[in-house]
Amino acid sequence: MARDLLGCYLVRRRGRGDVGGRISGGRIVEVEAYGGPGDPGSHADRAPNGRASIMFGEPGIAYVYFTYGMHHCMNAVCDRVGQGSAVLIRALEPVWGARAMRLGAPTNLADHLVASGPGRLCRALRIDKRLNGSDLVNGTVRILPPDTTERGEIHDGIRIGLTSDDERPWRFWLDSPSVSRSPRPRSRR
DNA sequence: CAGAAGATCTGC
DNA sequence: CAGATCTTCTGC
Repeated sequence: MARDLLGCYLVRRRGRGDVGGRISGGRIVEVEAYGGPGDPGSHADRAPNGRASIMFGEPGIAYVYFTYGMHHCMNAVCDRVGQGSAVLIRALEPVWGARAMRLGAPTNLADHLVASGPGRLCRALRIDKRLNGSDLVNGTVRILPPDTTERGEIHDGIRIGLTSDDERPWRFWLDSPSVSRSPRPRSRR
């Protein structure tokens, strides 16, 4: 499912809504898969309570959480009810609304990096906890299918930023300048 | 109920 | 490399 999301589009409808409304967003070029119980890196590793309960619910729903006191991250719930699995959307290649997505970003940040990384992506699309539980098929923020089956090569590697040592290669990305940076050297602790 | 850690990003 | 900054979870 994570692989299938590469090449799809993530867009936000803005302005007054319906016809003629503007959108911002872009092409999904980097994702990470998170499993249910048994995946130590996942919020859903524990019982289906608390914030991660969304992950155990209906697929196609957004799981948005706040972290490090600074950033939001957005996932798409991707498995059947009860499984507790989601895909973190980590980076977009900007396609629509470049100016809108720049608002609030550092002025010296290159255009192709405004949605590069899960925190930047949420800032660019103004995604916060109000969108937690929202519908990614018909909601304000939604995922659209790719316009071609040709996505190019899909790369994979270990997930970024986890504090648990976990080697499963569940980070996936396409060749794009908007893919977020390589993993930091694991800090010695 | 207090304390710590966290699926991050930025600027020094 | 440390600081920002707050929600969630854990342990007592």
